[in-house]
Amino acid sequence: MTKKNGAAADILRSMRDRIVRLEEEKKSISDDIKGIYAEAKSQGFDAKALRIVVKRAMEDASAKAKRRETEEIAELYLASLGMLDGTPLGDAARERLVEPDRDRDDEPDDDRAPPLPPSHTEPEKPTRGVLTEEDIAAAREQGAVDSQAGKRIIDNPFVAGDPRRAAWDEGHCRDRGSDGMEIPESWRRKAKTKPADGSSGAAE
Amino acid sequence: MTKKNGAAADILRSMRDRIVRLEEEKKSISDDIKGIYAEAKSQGFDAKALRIVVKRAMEDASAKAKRRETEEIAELYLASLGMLDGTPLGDAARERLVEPDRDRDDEPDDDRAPPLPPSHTEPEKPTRGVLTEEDIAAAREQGAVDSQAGKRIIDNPFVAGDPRRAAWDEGHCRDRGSDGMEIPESWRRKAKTKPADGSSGAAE
Amino acid sequence: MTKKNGAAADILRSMRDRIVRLEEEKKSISDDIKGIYAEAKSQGFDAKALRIVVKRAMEDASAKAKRRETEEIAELYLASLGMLDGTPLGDAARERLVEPDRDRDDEPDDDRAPPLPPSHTEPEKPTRGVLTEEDIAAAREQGAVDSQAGKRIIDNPFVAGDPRRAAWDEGHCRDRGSDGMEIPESWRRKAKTKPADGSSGAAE
Amino acid sequence: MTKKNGAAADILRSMRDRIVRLEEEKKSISDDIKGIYAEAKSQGFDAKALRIVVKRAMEDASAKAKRRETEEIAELYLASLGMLDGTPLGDAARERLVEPDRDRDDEPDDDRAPPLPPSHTEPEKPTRGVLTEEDIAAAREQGAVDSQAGKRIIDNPFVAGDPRRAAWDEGHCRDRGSDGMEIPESWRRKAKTKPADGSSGAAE
DNA sequence: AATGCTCCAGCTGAGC
DNA sequence: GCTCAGCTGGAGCATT
Repeated sequence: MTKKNGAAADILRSMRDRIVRLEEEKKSISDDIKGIYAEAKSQGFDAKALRIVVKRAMEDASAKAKRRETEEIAELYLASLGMLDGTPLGDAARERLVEPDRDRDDEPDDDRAPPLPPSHTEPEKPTRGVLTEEDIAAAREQGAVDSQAGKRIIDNPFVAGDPRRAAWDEGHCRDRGSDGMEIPESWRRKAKTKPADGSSGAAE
Repeated sequence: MTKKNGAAADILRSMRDRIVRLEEEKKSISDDIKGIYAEAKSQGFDAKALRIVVKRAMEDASAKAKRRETEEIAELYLASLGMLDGTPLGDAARERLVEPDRDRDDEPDDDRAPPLPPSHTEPEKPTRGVLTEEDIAAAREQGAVDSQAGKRIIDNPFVAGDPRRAAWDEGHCRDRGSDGMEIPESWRRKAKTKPADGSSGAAE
Repeated sequence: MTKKNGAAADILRSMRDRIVRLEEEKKSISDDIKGIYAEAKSQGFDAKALRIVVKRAMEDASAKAKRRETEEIAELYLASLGMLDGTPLGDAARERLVEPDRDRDDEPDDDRAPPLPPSHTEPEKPTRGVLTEEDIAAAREQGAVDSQAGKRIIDNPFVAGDPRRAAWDEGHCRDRGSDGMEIPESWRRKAKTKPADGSSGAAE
Repeated sequence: MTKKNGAAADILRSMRDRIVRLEEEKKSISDDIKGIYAEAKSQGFDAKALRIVVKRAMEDASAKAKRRETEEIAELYLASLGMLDGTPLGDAARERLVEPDRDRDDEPDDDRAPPLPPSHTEPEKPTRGVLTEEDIAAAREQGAVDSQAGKRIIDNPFVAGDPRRAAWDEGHCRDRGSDGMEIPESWRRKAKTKPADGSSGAAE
């Protein structure tokens, strides 16, 4: 007798039960995942770092591109505000700053200081451990000076691992950041959704 | 010398500092709020319940109406699935179920049992403590029978506090729930954004 | 040649892949669930209400008890602050307020007005539609007066559906709320985690 | 008359009102912050990147150290799994990998290939644009070979901006990653909360 | 072990 | 129609 009742209630009951069932399966899987993280942790892996790895592994191409772009812009902002604190710009961020300059190369650059010869841009030897705060500050100023001299961000003379590398980056970015002009193109997010022309494949 | 640099960087710095400042103020306020909850707890109040009170106090009229509507529909669903477990329908949910019935009154109800005289609908005395499971089940069946007899949900004969009240509600809702028909109007959300006709003002 | 490398990297890879696999399964299930909600919505059910139903269905006994307790206390708080706005107390909340009174009954209640005979507590007829704001306010005052006269919250003379019912509740709770005393027991969360003695079965 | 009621209710009301007031202030501040982000966006800044900047600016020293450590370890994991996809290791991650090697230098390294002379480690010229996938793969193999030859991660011969730089890192990290040994120290989180002495790492 | 806080992702509602 | 910001809910982490 209790079963003669409404079709709507039966549908509702069916939906409820299906969802509950699926939620339970989901919870079971979540527990499995949690167990793997626990196992990793017990073996000495860093669970939080592993989470980052997993997240990266699950990113599709567009999500990856979007994340990278945000990170690059953030690096530029941090550099221009002197907040890199020791972490030099990543390569991708350097690329961002260089690419617009390429466009500039296509135009007559009469009104700009000609790029200095990269001769003395050879990497300086990493004089590890003996660097003072003054050295760091000097590198920062050097970055600003080099920027005004037309040096590009990729001309950073300090090799990876040298603390002066980040400082030079900071000085360079601080000098850029639009000298009275508009916000630099490199500070902006690229065109919304278009990968532009076919040559973008190389950039990826 | 460091200050001649870009306008963009200066704007950025200003924004960063303004936001940081505001975030700090916000954090300070959050801490104050947290402190009040802690104080309440230490005095014996239930912090979680207090949170509900605060949330209600901050609801505007439309948010309140929306929440109430959702709760009512959820109650109807729960009742029709026999999941009320002891909590009878709220008044608003009863109202929902009664209003469509009014429309029904406008139509000829020849094919339905005439509404039984409400004589024996007088509240039964709450025989507290001596109710057995059989009594509860009987009340549930009674609700279904009364529903078929044309009784309305507001004709629940059991007074508040009587465990049979919820059971009768369940029986009634279980019998309804569209006997082969469509989903009842009372199970649906009212017109999305329109308050419908002017009479809705009274409901508010 | 690429496979001779570290055991640690292999373990890491394995963990990453297992997690990614499980996350994908989880996402698949989440999508299924989402689909059911969408289906429900398209059939006219209220998805948000259905979510509540599902949540209730997945609650275990202790979670349910905890939720109910919080809701009850919140109702009491709302009532005592005059925020019930039309929603009368639920039965469970009434129970909360009555039980402590039972303890009181064990004690001599000389210093309190004796419970008035429930004779005139018979449910008043629900005079629907003709109630004015004055009637509501009168019911509120009546609740306060009845409270002082020793009436219990379950003696609310207004039947479900009567707007005065909530008002009477408010008046009653407003009068209670510890007249200079400590916070009432009914306002507190019951014993933390222990279901205490066997009598808890009744509460369930 | 309404004011004679319970002290508890008054306290509750006071708390409710204080919290509501503070919540409103908080909301006001949140709106201000939101406005700044909107302003930034309208001026061409990337709001999401700005959020990162703000977050960094609000980090205290310990939070910063913790974040950096997690990022470094994640980079090592990514490198060892070949997931760097174009982003070379950051300097800090290189440092992590070098420091343990220093310990190794303290030990007799008879069973290891003697460090090749760094002569041919001079930065290769960034032959931009003409690199093929084969070149990248070759750099990756080179990294593995160099690793076995005793080269350190900081001996990466490719300059910043060279796509082969990341590949070499990957090859190097892939070769490391514990050749049958335990998880390398550099893969682990340093001592939890105590900077303490070096022995604490073993306890974890 | 249980609790509370904080963070993040996923969902919902607007808006172009 | 799709995107995007806001928000709520859940999950992880630290703490007691």
